[in-house]
Amino acid sequence: MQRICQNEQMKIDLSTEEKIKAAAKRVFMTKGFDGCSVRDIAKEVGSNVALLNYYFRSKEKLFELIFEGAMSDFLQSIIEVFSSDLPLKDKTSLLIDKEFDFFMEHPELPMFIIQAIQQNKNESSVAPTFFEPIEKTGIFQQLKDAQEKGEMRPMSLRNITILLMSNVHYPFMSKKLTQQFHGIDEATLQQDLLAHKAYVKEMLINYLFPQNQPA
Amino acid sequence: MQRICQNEQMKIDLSTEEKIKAAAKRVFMTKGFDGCSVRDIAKEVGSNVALLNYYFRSKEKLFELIFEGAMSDFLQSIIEVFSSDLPLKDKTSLLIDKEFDFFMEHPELPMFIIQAIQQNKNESSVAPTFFEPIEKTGIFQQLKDAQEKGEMRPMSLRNITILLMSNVHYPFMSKKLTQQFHGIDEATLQQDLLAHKAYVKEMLINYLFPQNQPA
DNA sequence: CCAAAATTTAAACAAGTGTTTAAATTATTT
DNA sequence: AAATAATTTAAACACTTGTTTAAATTTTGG
Repeated sequence: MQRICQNEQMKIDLSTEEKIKAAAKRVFMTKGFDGCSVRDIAKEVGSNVALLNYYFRSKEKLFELIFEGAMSDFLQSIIEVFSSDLPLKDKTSLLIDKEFDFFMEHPELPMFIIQAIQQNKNESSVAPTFFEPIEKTGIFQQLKDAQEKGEMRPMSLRNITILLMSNVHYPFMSKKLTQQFHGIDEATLQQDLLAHKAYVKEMLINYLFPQNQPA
Repeated sequence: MQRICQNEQMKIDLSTEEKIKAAAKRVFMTKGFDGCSVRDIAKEVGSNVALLNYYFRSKEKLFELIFEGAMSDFLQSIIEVFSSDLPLKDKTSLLIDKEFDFFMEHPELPMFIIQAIQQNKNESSVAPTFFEPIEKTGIFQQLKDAQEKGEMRPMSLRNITILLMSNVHYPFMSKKLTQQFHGIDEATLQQDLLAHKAYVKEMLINYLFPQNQPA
């Protein structure tokens, strides 16, 4: 009979479980949930299909695990910035920098997240697990204060979020589109992305934190 | 024996073929190529699976047709703006407006296009079919002129494209993410999108066409 | 109206899907 | 070393996949 490993104090070598997770992450990220079979993942591990279900019960459960891990990693990089002791303007600038660097390393992540949510592959709503930790950093209060002091443009949190995510997430989601459209190679695109980061930082900071108000 | 309909002067009722295309478009747009089966589409038509292959030979061929149609529709809305007789600044503003209105009607399109290209479901490169018609509008020359005259910020065409597409395409791709994240309904999101359009227009125009150069 | 063509259908095809079973192998414990 | 538990495997499960076949139906043209 199978027993699901509940990583307690078992002295088992975890490398197999971790190897599957790593392989699944690679395959899910590049091909998507629908675009791959459990046999694709098994082949990537160099092992059997039954082994996947032995450790993770089902393709869906495995996917959820990968998804939550990815979201958690991403959330972590945001929290770090928000928790820092900086004025909002600097935090915004730093956030753009950090998110960009993060996605430079994990360019498939924005697409992966959106696709997963689109297909409701996330069991519960993402709101609580995502919103609360950010709330706790006090960033929302800092934002409200900055807007009341007139330092920041009076936009809704939602519109600020859309604006930021558009400029930081989309360029990585459209990598192949951009390459095909302009007929450029990976290296050239990489340079374009770096240039985009600089442009976006300047543009967004200037727009969100206008220096000279029209009297 | 089957004969593929080559819509010549045949007096056949095209409604069946068109009904399949419409159903396929609906299903492909919402579920993606991998996310649906030919039986899903057949059910949407209210007919048989064999009928799909009778008219379109294969799922892939049908998809390519839908994809090219979607790209063509989208391209058309861009060409219209670029062909108009306006200064670049006004064209840019109009482009944002028109694209936004277009995506308000077809919010699944940006995601559909990116996914299709990501999976290389497009036979040939999109570059020729997409780039050339735009080139012919003279927009690239107009852009070059505006930059040389100092009216427009000296950015590469690629970076301008990324900037525009980020702010116009992404909000529609992330609709469900935004809704889940902020816990809002469709109507509220719709209002946010309209607000976003106004913000983006102001921000991008100000950034791309700076009025007072720093001396 | 009737033969020929075009359209639509049900049924079957082989291959692929996620999952399970039970046996084989390896590791652990006494 | 023997017994027990954990891991890995090959094979099969029932079901879905895209596609094809051949028969049925409808439409068309003489």
